[in-house]
Amino acid sequence: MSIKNYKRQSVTLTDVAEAAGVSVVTVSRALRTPDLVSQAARDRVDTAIRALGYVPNPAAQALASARSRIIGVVIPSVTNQVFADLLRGVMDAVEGTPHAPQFVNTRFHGAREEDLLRMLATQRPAGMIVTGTDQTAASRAILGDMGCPVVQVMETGPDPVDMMIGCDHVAAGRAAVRHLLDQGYRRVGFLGARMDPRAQRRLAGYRAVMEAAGLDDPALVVTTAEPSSYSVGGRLMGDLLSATPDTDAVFCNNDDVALGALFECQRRGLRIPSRMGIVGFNDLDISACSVPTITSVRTHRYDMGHRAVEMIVAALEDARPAEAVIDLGFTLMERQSSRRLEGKTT
Amino acid sequence: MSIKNYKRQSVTLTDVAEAAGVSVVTVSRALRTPDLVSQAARDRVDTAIRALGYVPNPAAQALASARSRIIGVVIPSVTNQVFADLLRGVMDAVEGTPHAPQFVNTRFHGAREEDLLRMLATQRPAGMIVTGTDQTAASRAILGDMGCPVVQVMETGPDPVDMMIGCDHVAAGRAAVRHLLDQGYRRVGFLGARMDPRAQRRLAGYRAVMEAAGLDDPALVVTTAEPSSYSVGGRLMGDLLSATPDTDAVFCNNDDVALGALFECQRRGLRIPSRMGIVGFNDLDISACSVPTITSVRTHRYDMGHRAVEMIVAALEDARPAEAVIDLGFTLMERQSSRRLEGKTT
DNA sequence: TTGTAAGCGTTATCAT
DNA sequence: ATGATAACGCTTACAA
Repeated sequence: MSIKNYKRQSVTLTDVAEAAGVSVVTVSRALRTPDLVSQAARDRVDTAIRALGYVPNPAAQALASARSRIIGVVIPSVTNQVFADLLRGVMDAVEGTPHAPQFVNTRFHGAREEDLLRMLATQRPAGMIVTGTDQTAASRAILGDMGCPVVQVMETGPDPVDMMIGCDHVAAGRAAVRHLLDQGYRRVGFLGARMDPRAQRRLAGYRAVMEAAGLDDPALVVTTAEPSSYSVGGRLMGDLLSATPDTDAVFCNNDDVALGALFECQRRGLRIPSRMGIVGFNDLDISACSVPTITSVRTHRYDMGHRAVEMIVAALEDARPAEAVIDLGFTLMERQSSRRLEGKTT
Repeated sequence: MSIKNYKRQSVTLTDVAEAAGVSVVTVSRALRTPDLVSQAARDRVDTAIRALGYVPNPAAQALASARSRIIGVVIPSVTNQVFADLLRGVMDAVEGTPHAPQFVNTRFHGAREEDLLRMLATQRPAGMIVTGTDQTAASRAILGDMGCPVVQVMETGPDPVDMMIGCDHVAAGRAAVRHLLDQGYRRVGFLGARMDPRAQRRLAGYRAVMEAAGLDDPALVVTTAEPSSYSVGGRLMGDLLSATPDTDAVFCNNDDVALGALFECQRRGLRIPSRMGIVGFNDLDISACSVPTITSVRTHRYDMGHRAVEMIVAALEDARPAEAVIDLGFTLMERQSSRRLEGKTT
């Protein structure tokens, strides 16, 4: 089998037109704007298409129309479960549409994001989904020039490029920390890995509440730029306990870090939640199953991906959502790891 | 901004040709077969390309050459960490190549796989990566007709469509169970969710070893068709303990199930590994961090994705790997959850 | 409602 | 080594 010379398309519009006894334009129209074609013609075209097994050639469509059916999806990481959920939402949502997602990975690197956007721009995508709200000016410009619907996902904020769907990470951080204070914890630490813009905002929420309560103390905050993982979570917990032994609870950047911190506490024989309260973020499956279960902030990543696609499809049909910015909110899932007032322990 | 009429390409081959004072063909050749172009012409073309900021139009390339730069990647699930690792390998590997992966999700459904393959075929992909070795005859036929390199990933087996990279799941199952027997466990159960073809083969490995040891007992095997998850793992463990209370160890389908089983044992106060030994499969990060750490079988999913792309790229350059089938092997990672002989417990 | 004709930007064929 | 020319399969004016 030679790879260079592949047989060309077997059945083309022309073949269908011939079989249906109409011109190619009519076939094309029957496919994309059936309203402009008579019922009779439409039927004959449909019959011919089915009989011949015609399938459109996407490259030809893209070339002629200067529009592909690709939806570009720009995420900072593929390692992370959080982005996996987003991708799943996107993949499920494109089903039944003519669109296909194309995923690219910035690795949290702004310049790389610009390059990837430029690359995607050459494909004239039908729509774009990008993570977060902190694009560089250049990236925003490229997105604006793409001439397609753009949805920023994962968080909400002012000044959308086009549309936006996510949640308020500052508010989520505040809610998590307030919960810990409500449970009677006072020396509440913050454990953070990666510290991307959304993590920074959750930290800001933490700080706001701690300051308002007069409980803030820089020695309670331990972060690292490393990617988050269970092992990093354990190490951060250890570091915090060394630096600030009287810490009585932690709000963790995400559930990976929280679970790692939990394991570290178990290794050290610190009882949870009596000696140490733990709250995570994202509400991964595991947080509801671990022993003890972990309090976390549930976000709606799958829905963000799913609805972002829907927003793009709607916009392409001139039916943009009423609101350009959609806040999907979050839910604090109170579980054993922070429920001190009821006195449960491991 | 109108979405329907988007500006056409600003800089085309023709523009470059004009600027360089050569014909379009020469520019095209300078780009794809530089050896056939004089040094002088090449330099002028390069200069012009840089000056104008020319970027090729993928749709035009695909239409004219009947070949896109897409690599189709067919996986059965996106929920699973295992496939996330594969995707990561693929995404990293295409970097620096002109290729872009297009991921589709069969949801473990053979007919759906056929449809997706037909859809991908219309794009004339540069290469195909498909999961597993159990394609339907129709799927195999479509793949064979695509006229591009095809790599089956995740497992090895006879009769590749074209190329293959993975590991031997029967052997992996045998190794896991032998380890448990070596550690003195005798009533070794099998916990399995989803039970896709690869899980079936691991179960076959389990059975082979148990039968050879004269220890097989159908009451030790508990499986479900549900997708695997921590909670399902917990339930399966509970079911097995109800049915066969003297079970003293379990080989789990994968690490999700293993961790769920571990949590269930903790809830029931069963000491690990003394009362219950646990071995998982896949060696997810968490298995090295949990308390206790979980023995697992490490596979090389990232590498499979990465190398599958490399195999395709090589094949496209007429440099196929010497072996069509590559076995990446596996490694038993012995950890606390099954190390009974040294007497460690949680 | 339907058709004609002219691209879209590139690669392939065949000369030179 | 280079170029003229014809595809590639489809869409989009514009005309009828």
